[in-house]
Amino acid sequence: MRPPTLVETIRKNGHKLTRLRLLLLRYFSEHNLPVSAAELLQFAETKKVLVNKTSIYRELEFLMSQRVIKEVHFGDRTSRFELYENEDEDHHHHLICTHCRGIQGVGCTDQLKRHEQKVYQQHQFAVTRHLLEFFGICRECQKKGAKL
Amino acid sequence: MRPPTLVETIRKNGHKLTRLRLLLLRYFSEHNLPVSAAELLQFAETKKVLVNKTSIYRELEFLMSQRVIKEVHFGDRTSRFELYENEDEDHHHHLICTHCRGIQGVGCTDQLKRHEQKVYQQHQFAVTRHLLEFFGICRECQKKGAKL
DNA sequence: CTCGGTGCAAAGTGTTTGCAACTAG
DNA sequence: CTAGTTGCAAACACTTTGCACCGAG
Repeated sequence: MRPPTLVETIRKNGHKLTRLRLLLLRYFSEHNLPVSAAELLQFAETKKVLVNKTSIYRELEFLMSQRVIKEVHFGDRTSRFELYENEDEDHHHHLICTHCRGIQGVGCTDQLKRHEQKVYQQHQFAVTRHLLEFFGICRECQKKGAKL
Repeated sequence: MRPPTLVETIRKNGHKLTRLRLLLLRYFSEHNLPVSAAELLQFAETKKVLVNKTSIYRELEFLMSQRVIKEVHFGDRTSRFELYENEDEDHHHHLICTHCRGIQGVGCTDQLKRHEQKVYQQHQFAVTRHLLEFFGICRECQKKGAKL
């Protein structure tokens, strides 16, 4: 009972496998970290695949509709996208280095889930989703002497 | 030893008190919740104060430089601003109702601070700042039968 | 052949900049 | 008077839309 591959997921729903779609699927299966549309456009260039930015945006929207990827925001008014994982099983956040702009994932803590329950008890506010990202200096940049 | 008023803070640094500045100071002292530039523009209109959006943006930037307000992000590529409070003493997050768009503040938990320490221990990533916002349905909307 | 996918140009949204005119102190 | 403020138009960055053409199945 292995889970269906990305390609199977697309095929199953009667969609075509075009060069752009294959390129993005390839990108996302190789890099499991948030990318922006601009970065994908660059990636396409390096792979000598001609694409219009409009198509990138449309493809990202499509992959989101198929639950292949999801959108994440780091508060800089640029949308980023990464592989979608079952919300409950692999919900995670990011460590964003403000020095080298590198990004790494970190799991969601039980503490945060407990906090959401407290929010409900105290405010009767039913949390459906949260946005949590950490900014700071990564290990490598600290070694290189980056200041806080 | 009461803290200086907003007006005193501005005056002290040799800046002028213009109608726009007074309008925004008034807005922020009356509403301690995040506002967008567009909402402030609307507010100015209702108060019959003529202003250009450019001035709003510039004034917001000015108030940030004076540490009167700070910027917050809710992941919708719009910047919002709210009164600045000493980071350590009154750091808080928001409960954003996805139904009525209402916003309320909630304090930052010790749990989150502990989590940041754990991040450092596990990844040697030095967190300087975090972004945490909760989305869901507020008490009122739940009473009115809004579905999750 | 057909419908889903694509390119291009243009529009849209939120924000920033350059510059001349204005005004609080 | 004069540095700090403002308005206006235009530029910007990122994203979306309309429409005609294209190509995977």
